[in-house]
Amino acid sequence: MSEAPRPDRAADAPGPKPPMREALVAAAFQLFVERGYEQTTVDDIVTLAGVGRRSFFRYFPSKEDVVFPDHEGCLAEMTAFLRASRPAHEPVRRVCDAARLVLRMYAENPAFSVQRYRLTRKVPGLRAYELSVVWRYERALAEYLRGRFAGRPDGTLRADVVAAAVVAAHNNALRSWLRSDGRGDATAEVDHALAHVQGVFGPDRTPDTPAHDPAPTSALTPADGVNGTDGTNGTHQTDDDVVVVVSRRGAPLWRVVQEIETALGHAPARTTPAD
Amino acid sequence: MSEAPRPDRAADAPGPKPPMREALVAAAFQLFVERGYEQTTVDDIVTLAGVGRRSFFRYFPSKEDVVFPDHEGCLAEMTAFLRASRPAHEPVRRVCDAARLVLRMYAENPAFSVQRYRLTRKVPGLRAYELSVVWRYERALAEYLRGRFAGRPDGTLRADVVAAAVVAAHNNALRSWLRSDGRGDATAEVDHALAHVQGVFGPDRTPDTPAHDPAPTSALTPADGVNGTDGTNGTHQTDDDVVVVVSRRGAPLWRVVQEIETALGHAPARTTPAD
DNA sequence: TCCACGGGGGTACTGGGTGCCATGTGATGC
DNA sequence: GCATCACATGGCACCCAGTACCCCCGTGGA
Repeated sequence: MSEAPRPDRAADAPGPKPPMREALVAAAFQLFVERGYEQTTVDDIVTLAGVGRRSFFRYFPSKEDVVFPDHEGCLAEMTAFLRASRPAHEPVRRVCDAARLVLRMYAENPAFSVQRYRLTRKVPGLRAYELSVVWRYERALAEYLRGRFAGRPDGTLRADVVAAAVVAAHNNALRSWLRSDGRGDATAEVDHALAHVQGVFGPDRTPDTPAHDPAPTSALTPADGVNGTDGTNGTHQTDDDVVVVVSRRGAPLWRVVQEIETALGHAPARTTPAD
Repeated sequence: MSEAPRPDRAADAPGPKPPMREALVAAAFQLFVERGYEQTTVDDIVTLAGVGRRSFFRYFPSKEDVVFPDHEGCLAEMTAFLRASRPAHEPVRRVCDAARLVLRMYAENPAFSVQRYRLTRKVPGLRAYELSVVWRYERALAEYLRGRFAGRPDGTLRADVVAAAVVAAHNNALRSWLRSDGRGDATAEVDHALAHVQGVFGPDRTPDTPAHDPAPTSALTPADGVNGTDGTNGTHQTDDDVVVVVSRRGAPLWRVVQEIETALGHAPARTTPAD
């Protein structure tokens, strides 16, 4: 009951997917859209699928899990992706790329994703379950960032905040795409949203790394490069940015410069060349 | 089951708290710490409290709710606080102050909060429930910010991201305090974390203030207006701010004005005079 | 005295989730 | 060819959270 996502999945990500699992998902969704989630019992599902009730709970630890049959695998994919990171990767960019893995999963099956979105919006229990799933993604990102920010003064704080911001931006774009019933360019929307976050938090934007790192699958670097242009940061632009920095009159100049650099997504010119 | 927080609370925030409610909470926590949450049935609780089983569900819509007996009231407090906002309030600062309401609730009863924290860390079901509670706080903040950022190009995106960042920072500090068993200065920790977020997203204010910045007491309302001033936004300043504007060469003027207004915490002067 | 009303209690039911065991089946070993 | 084992499945029986329905009882007003 309500145990949220169990970590004890075995038949999720890898291995040959048994047809039983698919049959259960198909039967479940058919009934869910027909008569609603709460109005459908597990017995209904297994009856329609023609299997025993006990088998359902062998493939899904709870009724809610049948609605998110692919998240466990995606989470594993994300953790693997993050674990495979190298120090050369710019951290904020890296977690943005990790978030794109989730988008890819959704975009692989738009019709299914839209159906599920409608369900999770209506059913509070499913919404809560989805929150716990999202939370695990966020924790994965935060853990990675904590490692990368270790040693910094507010390392864990910044890690948590950046992870939350990335997830929020991703979900904002994702939900916008889902609300459009899968029409529209999900990748573009998410890229835009993540670029926003990178613009806020991405301090460096390592000029030496090539525009495309090898791993990250989807598009990611459309208008995201930004380039320092002529050295003066005043003429920076991504697209249509307008950056405003407000500082106290007595503030030290280096703070103003730092603010501008941060706002522009440049590497701090002075402070820590470390990261 | 697992329906997450129900909105249908009646005996939560206002009114004279019946002793029954307290008795149930006390009995529940006693058993929870003794033998664990999942090992305690509702029948155990009502037996210890000496009341009928049916009464439990009259006071708490679910077993999980007894662990968070005060959140519903706090959420109502937060929404009221946000609804009482005036346009003069700088939005980011306002949501930070709203978040401090949650901290205050925790800090009012450190021993209880620490006990609950230990529970929620161990029991996945409670963790999931807490996530849904936090989500409602975050939605409240985001909704407010969406209103304030309405009309901006990426208004909802920025609203969602800021809300998520504020919540993440608040929780980072709160959990740190809870892990210390309630020793330490919760207010200072949260102030520091929120100042970090304000430094990133807020118009003014430096990210990591070393000691304590003047404003952010948990009291909020007193010195909270900050700079409503006179309505003219051009020459606005709180005593001695200096404004730096970085803009793309071809940027439309309305965007620049909008950015400045937002940065200074003003309502958009052009679009809706309503706000 | 009667009735209305509201807080509390009891009982039975639904439905998610688990433990345990039986059964069928294919692969392996003697 | 038979025993064995592993494994997948089905079939109960059970626990417990949550709900619907009805009862009891005290109070207070007509």
